[in-house]
Amino acid sequence: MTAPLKHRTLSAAIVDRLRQAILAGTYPAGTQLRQDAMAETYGVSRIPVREALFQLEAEGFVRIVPHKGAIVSELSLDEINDVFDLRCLLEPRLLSQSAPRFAEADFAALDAIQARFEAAIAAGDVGQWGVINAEFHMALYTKARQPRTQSIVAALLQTSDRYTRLQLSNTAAMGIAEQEHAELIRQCRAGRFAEAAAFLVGHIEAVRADLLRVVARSGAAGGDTNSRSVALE
Amino acid sequence: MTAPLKHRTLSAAIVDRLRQAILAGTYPAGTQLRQDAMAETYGVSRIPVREALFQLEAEGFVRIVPHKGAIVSELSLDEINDVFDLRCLLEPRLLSQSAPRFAEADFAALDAIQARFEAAIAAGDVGQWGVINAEFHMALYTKARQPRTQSIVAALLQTSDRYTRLQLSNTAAMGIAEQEHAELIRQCRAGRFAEAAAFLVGHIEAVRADLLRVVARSGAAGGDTNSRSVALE
DNA sequence: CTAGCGTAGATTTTATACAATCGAGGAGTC
DNA sequence: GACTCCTCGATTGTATAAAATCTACGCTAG
Repeated sequence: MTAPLKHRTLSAAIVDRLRQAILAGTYPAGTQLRQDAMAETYGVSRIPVREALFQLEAEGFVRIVPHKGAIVSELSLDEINDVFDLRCLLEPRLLSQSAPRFAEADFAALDAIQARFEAAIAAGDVGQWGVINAEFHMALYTKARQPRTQSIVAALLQTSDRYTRLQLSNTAAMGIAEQEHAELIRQCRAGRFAEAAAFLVGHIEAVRADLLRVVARSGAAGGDTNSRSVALE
Repeated sequence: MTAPLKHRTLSAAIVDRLRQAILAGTYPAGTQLRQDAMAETYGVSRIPVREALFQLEAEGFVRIVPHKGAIVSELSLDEINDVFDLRCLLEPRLLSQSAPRFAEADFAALDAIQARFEAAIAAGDVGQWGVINAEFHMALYTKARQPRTQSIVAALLQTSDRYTRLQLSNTAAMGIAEQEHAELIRQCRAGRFAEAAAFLVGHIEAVRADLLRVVARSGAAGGDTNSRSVALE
């Protein structure tokens, strides 16, 4: 199996750990991440920390202001909608090009991920859920010849994960997602690609609707004036 | 005038200089960028160079392999089509949301950019062309509330610039683009937003067609060592 | 009492130095 | 003769330390 825990460089390891920490809410939006503190926390020098922060900035997790530092990005309603709109636009396009090229090995890979997904749900492992979900979606698109779109969607999936974590441990939603993934595999196996693409949009929209429901209930979801941040404190 | 030449940090300056060098073809695709050499060339330490390379990797200009170094990305037909498909998909969407919100100040800004565009064309300043073109497109989308899409399109425009440079000093195409930009402004001023969006797609497709024509005639886009860069159907 | 200026502290940015890693080429062995 | 292993050189990755920059606080002057 691929060993995602093995990193070839310290910076990459810090990227993962910091990202997980942000996803888990250890560093809430607005938190300033001081290089010294991070270096101390993870027992490394400040150089890997710096590089990790830059990487996370490229991924959209933090905002870096020169000479001022890195601040964990705010979550905004505008961005939620933007991200999910983009996913609805791009993912079906990837699937349509990728799915017809699937061989049996690709389906086997999907099944394997699906199995791990079920296991993670059963174990209630919220941290793994988003990771495996992203893995599944990307596996659907491996055969597409759209390298740029693929990397964009990979980033979008990570951002989605961050938002989705707001509704922590929504096991019901996780179960639904798992069933929908299974349905996607079935439709692709049956060669019903257009149907699968449409179903995929529904799947993404369902997640978005779920998320918006939680955000709306949890309080003022970003004023309409500037619609900045989701109040979370 | 805006002062884009002033950078708040060395790393940012190196990013710009390296990017320009790659765009200009000083470092062709496949070139390995050694940190030592870059540091020496620009008279700085290796730290800013490293950070610049990471930034450029996020922008898609180089590919970094741990412990091996940074290699200037290859240009592939797949990516050309992917990038332009994405632009055709995303840019009209931005325009539709942004244009109806334009105030007079926004149109004035567009006119100012347009003027600089004309000047650059008259001066035959190929290096500035892509920069101002990107500035114009992004100015069209300032009023859109789609932060993620905006940053994605900004990156796509830079990549487009890199491809477009292949047909160096195609002044005819530049003139056409300038006229089409003017038409876009007119349509937005007149409030014909749907028409403008459609026209925008035509504008992007025209650039792509022009580019593909040049690529097809000049043989291959990059090194055709492996099938990836010449994959066509 | 308020506004402006200057200084001190903290934090980031950059430089220098050291350690780890990869690839190539040669010696030794089967 | 071909293969394996190992050592060396080159390059990248990391740590430590110095330089530059920003923020905040206090002081002085009006």
